Amino acid sequence: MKIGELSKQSDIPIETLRYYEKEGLIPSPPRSEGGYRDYPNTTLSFLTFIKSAKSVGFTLKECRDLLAIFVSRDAHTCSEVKDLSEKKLSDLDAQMKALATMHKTLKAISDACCGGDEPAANCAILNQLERSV
Amino acid sequence: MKIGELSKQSDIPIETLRYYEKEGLIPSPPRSEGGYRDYPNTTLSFLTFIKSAKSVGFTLKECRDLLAIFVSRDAHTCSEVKDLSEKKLSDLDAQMKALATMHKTLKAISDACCGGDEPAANCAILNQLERSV
DNA sequence: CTTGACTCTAAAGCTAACTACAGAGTTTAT
DNA sequence: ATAAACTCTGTAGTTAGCTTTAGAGTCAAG
Repeated sequence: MKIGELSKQSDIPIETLRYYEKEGLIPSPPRSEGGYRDYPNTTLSFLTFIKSAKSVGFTLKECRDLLAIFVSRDAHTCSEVKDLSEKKLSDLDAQMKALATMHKTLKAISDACCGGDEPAANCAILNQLERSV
Repeated sequence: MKIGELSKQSDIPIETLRYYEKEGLIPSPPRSEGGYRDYPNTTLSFLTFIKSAKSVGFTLKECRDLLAIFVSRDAHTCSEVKDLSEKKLSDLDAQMKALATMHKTLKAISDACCGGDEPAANCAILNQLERSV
């Protein structure tokens, strides 16, 4: 399968596919006479894997690590995989907490502002930001 | 006040202060004979303002816009300020929702894995990522 | 045979928010 | 007077994950 076809089937831009190869996420495929990449079908699975992993918050580097485990599953353990999962779950949790704190703080500040058409000379939001929040 | 002193009082690195100036967040201060920046006290308030705004999720560009309103408060309205606030609140909300979705999905996948020392040949996490999640 | 579609590589550009560096000049302390 | 500390400018590097560009080569259809 040539790169254009793989791009269509995976719904990933051609440039991104070459980038993934350069970054070691997908293996370098064999080349045709003319030097064109000729992908095996397995690459499509790898791309699905990457998209899934990305969609639950793994970075590309983490995808690469997970994929490395995936391709030699027998040499790795469930606990290894689950550890990575749980680490990511706690990352996500921390990010959510940080956002929730920001939201709560900003909501309190925002609620104190009338939001009307009067000049912002005494705007509660500006007043609050001027102090430390 | 020279830049080193401002840096200490604001707890912002010197390089960052020069960067903020270049980005138009803080006004260019007058210079001394020798060409050193000589900051007025108001700059410290601006920096507090920026730190507050950053801490509730505003980007530097947004901080710059807010600060522009702040310095000419009389020419702006509360509704302008509140609109920016509420826009940011909904941004934060969207980000939290996205993270929550990722977390929920990953949690479900992760929980299906035994996490034991057996080989990952049939690891539920890997199996699930291989399909679309 | 030639036109158009496809692919190749290497390098640079993009966003965000800094951070680091080189080389020169200024100020302060002893 | 001189060494140490401070500041200056301009440029480049950092992270993440791509995207764009330039210029050249390959392939398929009419």
